[in-house]
Amino acid sequence: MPNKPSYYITTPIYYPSDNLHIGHAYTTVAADCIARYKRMQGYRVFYLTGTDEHGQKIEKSAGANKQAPIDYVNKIVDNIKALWVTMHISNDDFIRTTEARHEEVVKKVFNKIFEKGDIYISEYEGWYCTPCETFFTKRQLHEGKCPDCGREVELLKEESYFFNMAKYAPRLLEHIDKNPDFIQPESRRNEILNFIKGGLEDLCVSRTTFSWGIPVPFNEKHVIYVWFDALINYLSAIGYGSDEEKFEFWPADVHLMAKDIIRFHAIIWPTMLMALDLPLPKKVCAHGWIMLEDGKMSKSKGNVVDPVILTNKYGVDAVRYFLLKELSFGQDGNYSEDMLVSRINSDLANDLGNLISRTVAMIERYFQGLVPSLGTILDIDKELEKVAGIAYDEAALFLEKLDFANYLNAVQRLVARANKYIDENEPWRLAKDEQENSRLGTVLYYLVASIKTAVILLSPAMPTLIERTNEQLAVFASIKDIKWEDAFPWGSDISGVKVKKAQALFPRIDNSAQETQEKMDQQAEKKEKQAKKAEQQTSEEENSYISMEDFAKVDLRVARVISCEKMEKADKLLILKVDVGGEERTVVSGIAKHYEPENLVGKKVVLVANLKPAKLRGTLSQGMILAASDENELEVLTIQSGLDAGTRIK
RNA sequence: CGCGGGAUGGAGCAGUUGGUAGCUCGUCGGGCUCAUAACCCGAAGGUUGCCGGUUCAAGUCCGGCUCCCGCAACCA
Repeated sequence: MPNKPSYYITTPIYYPSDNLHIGHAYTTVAADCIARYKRMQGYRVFYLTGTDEHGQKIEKSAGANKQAPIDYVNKIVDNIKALWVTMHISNDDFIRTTEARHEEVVKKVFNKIFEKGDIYISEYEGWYCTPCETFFTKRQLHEGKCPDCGREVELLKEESYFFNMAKYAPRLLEHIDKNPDFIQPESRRNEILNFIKGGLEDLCVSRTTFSWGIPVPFNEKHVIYVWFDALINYLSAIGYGSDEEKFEFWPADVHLMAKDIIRFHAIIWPTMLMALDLPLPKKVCAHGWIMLEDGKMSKSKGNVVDPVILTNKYGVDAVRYFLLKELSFGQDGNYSEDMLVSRINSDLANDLGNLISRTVAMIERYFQGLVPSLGTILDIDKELEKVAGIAYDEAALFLEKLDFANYLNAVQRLVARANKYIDENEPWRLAKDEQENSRLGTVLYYLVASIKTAVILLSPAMPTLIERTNEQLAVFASIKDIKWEDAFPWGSDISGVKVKKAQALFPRIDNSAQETQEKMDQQAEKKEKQAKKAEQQTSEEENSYISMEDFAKVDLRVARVISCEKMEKADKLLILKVDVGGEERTVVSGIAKHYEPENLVGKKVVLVANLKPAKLRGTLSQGMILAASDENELEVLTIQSGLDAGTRIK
């Protein structure tokens, strides 16, 4: 076996505090497309993804669910793995930072850098909020108070380990300077350069305020900082320090990610590698975000797009195609279901799907379902072949640059040219003339050849396309191990291949049908959610009840709004003064988006009177006003009758 | 002056080292009938957010301004 060149590509390891959304799917699909392409090119590919499972956030979420962190995380990781299966992600490994193989390497790395002297123990100085058990930097504070609870903070010193990152800054700068492709796209590169030039500080790489993490090997009081832990996955997955043969994949060819975590990958990670005396990854590439019509996707907005639902509805190939085609890779891009539908209809249904459909239909009708043989080749045929060759070259060129939109565009031009070729040759006219039979055969042969090329070139983006095409147009003797160079030049004889018309490859999505479909899906979704909720409730039944005593702890009162004004420099907050039966209270409420201040004055609202006071952007809020809300609407509970302010509610 | 991104025909976007604007969708007109009401041809439509500068020449470089958006902070 000849020594095949290796190719190592990674996605970030995702944080399993919740199920993943379409943005994660985007990164993973993009990396998958490259991985598949490189395999077709004959590379020995290692495609890695996984999960980053430590940290305070996970510990807290798990605690809130009354679960051990590992149990909490296991469930979500299962969902993530299932998602990658439905999206046909071809990862070669899936690493979890809670696995022993990873923990060992992290400890080894920590030790090694420590022994080298680049990790040292010192004192971390910061403002500590005791109730919140959290350190803050001076910048994070709000008017000198805790940004979380508004209480006083104290300047505390805590023993911590630091990584001597600043030491490597000059070397890193030089490396970025000499390797223009190291950080991509260029706008990110400039951002990173500026950031480093602004000065790097040593990085605090251990924590003592929580325990869900990998302990510092020689000091169990400390837990290793999550990012330090997480980044090492790129080494631990390929057997750093244990499997020399596998470790030959290092250095990674590409670390792919969304733009928000570029700093970790372009600054912290390279300096860690320098400390380990390992070569740096060849490329660190950040793509943009997927924006929705109403802004960035977020859980609190309730507008998260679930890739599972989309894939079930439109098919893996279509969804993957859309993601790669519609978004300009380095830039943020928009998403809406309408955009997805129109992309599928125009590119996949009208052009590609229909091209295959009309070709197959003609072969069935004119040649009894067998691809005819070649006759005399005319200039117009050669031109089509030339276009196929261009598509072949350009597709590879753009894929190398991670320019997915232009890659797919290049193939689309071949598909369009083939459709035009049909019109130019008018096979239906040729079919009426015995004499033209050979010519007709040539035209159809060329169409099949073009389709074969297009389908191969598209297969990294659309992993089930070859198989599905082959059901109608059996041009692939085996659908396994198709090579990139099988696409072009046109060599292998395809005449005599059987053809069988079947269901449309990419059915057109008709709007009215789609709407009804959507409604049905939404209903199904709702039912599913309800079922899930019910299930959860039964499983957590014992924990989910509170006693009457517990409820009585909540002191609910009728409160009359005396005055109300918007808080300055805060778009969501209103400051209300309320009368609670003789006592006046100030309450800050996040309802500014839904209520004009003057409309609330005089209203009687429901106040949680014994809630722990908290400072919000500097103003002390003594209580909470009850309101019902979903993503769109919010209504404050009011008392209509003549009941007095201060009346107890129970 | 917290950090960053953007402003290009109706919509969504491209525009490499500066040389009188491209793509997809949509619209309008025509053609064809093999096909998934698809396909093919043609047309209309932009003073490239505003102002100034550099230059023989700027969407592309420089300075200023306006407006959007994301992050951060605030939903007790």
